[in-house]
Amino acid sequence: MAETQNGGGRARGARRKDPPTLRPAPEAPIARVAVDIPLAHLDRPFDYLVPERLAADAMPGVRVRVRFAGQLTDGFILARAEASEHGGRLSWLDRVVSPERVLTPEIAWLARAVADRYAGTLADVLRLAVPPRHAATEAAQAAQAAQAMHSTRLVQAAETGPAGHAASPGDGSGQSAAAGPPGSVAAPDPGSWRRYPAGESFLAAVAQGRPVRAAWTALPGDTWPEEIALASLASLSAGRGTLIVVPDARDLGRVGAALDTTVGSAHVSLTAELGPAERYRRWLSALRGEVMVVAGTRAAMFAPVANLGLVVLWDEGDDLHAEPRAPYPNAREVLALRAHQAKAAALIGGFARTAELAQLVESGWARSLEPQRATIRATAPVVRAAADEFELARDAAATTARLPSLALRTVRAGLAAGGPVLVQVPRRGYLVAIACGRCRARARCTRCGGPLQVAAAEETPGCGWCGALAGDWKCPQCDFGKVRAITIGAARTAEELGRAFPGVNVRTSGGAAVLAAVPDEPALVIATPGGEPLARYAAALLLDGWALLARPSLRSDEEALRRWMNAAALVRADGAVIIHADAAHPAVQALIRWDATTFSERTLADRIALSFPPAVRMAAVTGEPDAVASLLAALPPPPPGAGLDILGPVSVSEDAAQAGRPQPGRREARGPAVSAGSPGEGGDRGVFPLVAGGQQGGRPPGEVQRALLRVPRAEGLALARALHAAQAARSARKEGGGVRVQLDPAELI
DNA sequence: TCAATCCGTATC
DNA sequence: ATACGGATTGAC
Repeated sequence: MAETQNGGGRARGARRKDPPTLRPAPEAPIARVAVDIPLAHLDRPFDYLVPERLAADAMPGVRVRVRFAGQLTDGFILARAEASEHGGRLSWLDRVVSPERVLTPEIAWLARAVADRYAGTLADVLRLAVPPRHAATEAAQAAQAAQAMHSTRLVQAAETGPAGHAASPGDGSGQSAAAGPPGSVAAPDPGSWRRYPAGESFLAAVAQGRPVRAAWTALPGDTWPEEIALASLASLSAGRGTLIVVPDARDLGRVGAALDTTVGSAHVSLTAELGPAERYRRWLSALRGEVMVVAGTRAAMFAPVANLGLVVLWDEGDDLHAEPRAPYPNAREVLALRAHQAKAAALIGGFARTAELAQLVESGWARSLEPQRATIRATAPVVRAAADEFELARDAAATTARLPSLALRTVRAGLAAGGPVLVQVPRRGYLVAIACGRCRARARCTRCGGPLQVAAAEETPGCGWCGALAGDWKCPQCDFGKVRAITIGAARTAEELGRAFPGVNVRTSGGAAVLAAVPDEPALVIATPGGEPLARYAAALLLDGWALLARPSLRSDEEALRRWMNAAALVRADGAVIIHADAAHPAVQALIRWDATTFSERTLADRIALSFPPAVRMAAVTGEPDAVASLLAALPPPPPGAGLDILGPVSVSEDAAQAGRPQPGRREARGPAVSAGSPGEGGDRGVFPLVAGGQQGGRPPGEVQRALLRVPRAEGLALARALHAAQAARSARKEGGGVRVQLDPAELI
């Protein structure tokens, strides 16, 4: 040890820049540092000497700068120690960036667990978990906290009762008042939780600080934000914090409003839209325990919450809960890990339910928290298929017409009842897909093979991928020059309905222009899934349901049901919902019966029969053929009986390869993409651009292959470990070529 | 025999 | 990435 410090260092010390006066800290002179290097073979802590002058600031959790392989690099101190295991010479800590201990032990543990679970590196997860520092905000907050110690603390505490009022509505942006001392909040009245048989006991358990875990199937309507807020208050009454994750900014607004009236200024909302300063300010107020309830979109799943007692995930099936950056963790998994570790309660659900959540129930990890049939009948609107047997007897065209007679009658009745009528259309745009008017071959771009579309009435068809116009299109099969519509988008639907109901206000919502809400008056509201404005709708039409069901995805059924339920839940209990899809389809039946729970159990049974997730654990390895092959070759041999199954590699479809193209600069995308209404933009989501080792743009995408690795659930961690080892071997050998390793890939087909 | 250069490997 | 050590090469 002595040899490695000033003694042996002196001769070479002259050559190094280390001033000879540098002395190690008298206590625990070793700092164990997680260095911000995303290479798999460097995914472990490195030891540094703490110079005396940094001894006080270099505490576990602080950001530091260290010299690593000759370069100054960012890192976090994980721990201080008396001695190092490292045989060689140690470098000195260069700088403590800020004494703020931003990486709490809980989050450090969580980040490690997430990295292990997803075959990723700690550095990658820490970049998702700890927001970039904003120095000015940190300083201002520190000054304010110091002042609060003297003057405002009592005042703020007094303002912070259950009935406390936030400084500004919808965001809890108030000057971060403290939560009252533990126990100062009374356990809440169960309120609308009484409508669930297990609701009161769940709330009581949370109020007692017991780690109950519920798979929640929420009743339709707009009470769910309140119910989440009540659960937060129950947790608060146990002196514990709550973390709430919702898919998008609109849902966050609703939860924020409910929290404003329920827990008052003891909460903050976190979204990417806030901007770095405000975001960091709120994040710090959670870190410092000034607020006990944190609500946010996906990135908030890593937020430090003091004395975490409850995690909540709303609309657990939304694909916005899947982080698109490596190692691609899903909020459901992360929150489940967190609840487990923190011995916190969990409330995971939505109107619909995924097979993954059904699996958590089946394994005994969570208990189902669902309403009784009678309550559902009293709360949910009546749902009918546009072409059910009664309607077929009446309207022969019910199956073929896009707006069959029942749909039009329902719209008319809804408008007459005085409320807005919601029309859900899966795709935005005008004519999203067109075909030859004679032979019905799909019309494609002659330049790139992309789908031809029509952007607005009377416009020339253009390519949906490359934008080339196709004014003189002729069918390559039969030389016919006219096209017909295959898939009609929201814009054209609005036009058609406007003609069918002259004089009625028609509004559209979706894509980049999402309406937050519409008033309670007659209007037609055309929306893409996920972009439905809040309202008390008198009726809803769910058009082109077949298109959702026909998506080439393992999850198409469950995703269709989720989108329908999310729209239908906005309809008044005495309203009507018409679903335009095959009435015999199980997902349509589940909507008509309003029974997502049974449907999720059935989906899980199907997946078990097929050996698909979540019955098994899968990993996808995607990239250039050579890179995929070399990664597979680098896999350590599985122990006998591990049950590893390698499918492929096979070439990824050209659609998938194409879909990755029009997305430049993905590395720059900071924070969670809360792009409003993004679930609406068509069936080909879930395909991602490949990491091309730091190259940007211009390079034509070569062939892309994918292999799937499948193991029994119990072997999931072993699979992740093996994939991590294979990546470590590759990165140590500096083998280039982008390979993406993704556990539980969202899209398997 | 020694310096210049190459290559592989560790990065504290 | 860069920096270092050991091996290799080539000139004296």
